[in-house]
Amino acid sequence: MPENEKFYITTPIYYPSDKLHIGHAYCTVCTDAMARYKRLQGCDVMFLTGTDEHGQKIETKAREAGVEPQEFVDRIVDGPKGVKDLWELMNISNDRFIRTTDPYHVKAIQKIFRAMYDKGDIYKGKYVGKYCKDCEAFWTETQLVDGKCPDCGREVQDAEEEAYFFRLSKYADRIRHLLEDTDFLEPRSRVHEMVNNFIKPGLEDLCVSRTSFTWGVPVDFDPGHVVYVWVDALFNYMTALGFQNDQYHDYDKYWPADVHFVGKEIVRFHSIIWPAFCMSLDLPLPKKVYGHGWLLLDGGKMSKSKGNVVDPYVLAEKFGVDALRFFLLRTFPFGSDGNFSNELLIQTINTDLANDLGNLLSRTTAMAEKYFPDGLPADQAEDAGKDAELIGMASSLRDKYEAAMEKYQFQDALSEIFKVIDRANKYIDENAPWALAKDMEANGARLGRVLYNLLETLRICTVLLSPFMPDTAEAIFGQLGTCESCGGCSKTWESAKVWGTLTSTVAVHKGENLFPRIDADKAIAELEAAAEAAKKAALPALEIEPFATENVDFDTFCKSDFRAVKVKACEAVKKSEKLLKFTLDDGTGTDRQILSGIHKWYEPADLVGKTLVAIVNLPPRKMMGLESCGMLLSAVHTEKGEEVLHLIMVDDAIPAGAKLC
RNA sequence: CGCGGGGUAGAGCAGUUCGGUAGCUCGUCGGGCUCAUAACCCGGAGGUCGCAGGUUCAAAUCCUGUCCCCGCAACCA
Repeated sequence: MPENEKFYITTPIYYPSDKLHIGHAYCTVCTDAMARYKRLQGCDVMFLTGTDEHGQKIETKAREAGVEPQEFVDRIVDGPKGVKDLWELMNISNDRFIRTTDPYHVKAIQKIFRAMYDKGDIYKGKYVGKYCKDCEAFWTETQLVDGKCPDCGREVQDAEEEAYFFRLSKYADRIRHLLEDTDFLEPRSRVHEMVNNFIKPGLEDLCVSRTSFTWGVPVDFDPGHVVYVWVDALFNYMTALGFQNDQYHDYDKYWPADVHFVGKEIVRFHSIIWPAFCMSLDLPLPKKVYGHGWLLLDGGKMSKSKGNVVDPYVLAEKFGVDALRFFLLRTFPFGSDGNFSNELLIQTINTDLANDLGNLLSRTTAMAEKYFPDGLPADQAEDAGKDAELIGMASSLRDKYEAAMEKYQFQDALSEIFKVIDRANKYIDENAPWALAKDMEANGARLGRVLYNLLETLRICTVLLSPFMPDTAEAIFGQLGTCESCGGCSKTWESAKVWGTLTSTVAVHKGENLFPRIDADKAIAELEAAAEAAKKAALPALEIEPFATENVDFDTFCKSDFRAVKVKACEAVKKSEKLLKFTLDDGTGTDRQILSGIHKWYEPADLVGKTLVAIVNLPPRKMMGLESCGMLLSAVHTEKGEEVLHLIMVDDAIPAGAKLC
């Protein structure tokens, strides 16, 4: 029995550069379910979540928003519909919430950084990379896009800056052993990924400070340097307990963490860098890191740029928090990726919650109340032949559930519960209580027993469901009449294994339907409309390219030869989505061919006869094997996030070949 | 040969660790019941488990090759 054992569990600290989405909610809900399960078992649980608030991206975003970085993160974390609001809405039972901008954390990080420096594991060196003048940003080779700045697309130059490095290489052997020979990192598939990608090629020392931005924890013995994300963020798991600070005093009690739940993209930091840091300070390592999968949308990643981010607020408000929590935990195997869809969400709610659980509760309580308004009779008649299977399944449920939960297989744990719920629905059919009720004198005792068995089955299932759907579980207990006199004795972990805990003469209170069926077509249409509206609202109505900051000299400008041209023929280029092939009269008497990638906006037939503007002295260029001699001019802007293009069309009175100047 | 994941009934998924009747949800067809949220219960149809080889008495599962999809490759859970 794990009673009175401590259990320390964490989510990652999320990066509040944008609103959180369903993926963050997924991770946090899983952690919450695990924490509640451990509390149910009687463990002394510490459940930590928080936000990682430093770094260049937030500094930049704040500048764009025209506010100080602290104000920017305050808004996203503390503000309306922010991170804390979201967790409250999702009924997250975290014991503590850490922000890396909390003063106690900042001071602790400075001490930790210095301790590692004093030990010789952090040393000063040179960080070589690429620098973008315009963005004032350092990039590594690998971050570049086509050799250019990933933010602005401009050229970058070689540069180096002074930086502190952590001797990660020193711990390579110990880390490899930890990963390969223990079950520190799960699921196992992630181990291969880490070892093959990072350990085998050789661990390089890690850059742990920056001078290129200022929004971070200052290195107190070297002004100008700020601690880079690794040390700042990872140590949150310790500082939140009071490590190197006086804000809290629980480090000895809760460290080491029993498990860190993390997304697969940050497995590397938690399974290689984090244990190395702990080793450096001779501190106990966390017991386990679990890298869960991602929620995919249409088979692909959710991302802001794709505009396919799912908002947990919308779903929770529409379907209920517990239904959403249930869906996330029931549907996706923790550890691998899963495909999110509104259809699947609604189907899961309807099948499991409305048809199976909700309806079982509804028919059971309806009959109990109707046939025995004052409570079940004390005299009940068992029928071992008919009751054994249901009672057996319900009695052995807790052990199966526990086995799955201990492996973080929430999906399997819930699946076991629903096998019992299914069996109970079948049990009603087999015993036909409504038929028994026709002759109460002869069958009243048997009817009482049948209903008791159903209520007791529901009670056990509800105890085990409570970590997943805390509010709903209470509502069900209320309807079942559980613990009206005992003060909670049949809601406990212990009672989930003991058949017959519910008072035999219990009186039920049929209530509202907990999970009404959802009209799928209607709900999906509404969701899509809402998503579309939200997307539109978030986009700027109209955007134009930033103006050039550099002047062009007059001579250079004059070299460009712009002419009015008339479209003699126009056709789409075969096998090309974008290209149109123009045959133009440029006044020379010889046809000019120009290719232009504007099919998205124009049909060829609509352009014949129009008078356009082209620059004619660009060097010819081949596109899709055809030669293009010049370029047609267009006006471009962005409207509601979509690029819009208009060809420059001029008065047809202008003759072909007329020069523009 | 960069690394990893995936390809199983019309759709979405489990099963692959430790080979031995291919399972679940939705949909579909038929039947039952009427306590209940048009729900519940029973039964049927529908799968060469990506493709090709190999090991084996036996392969979705192990081995080899091959095709296709997706993700990652210094920080988006």
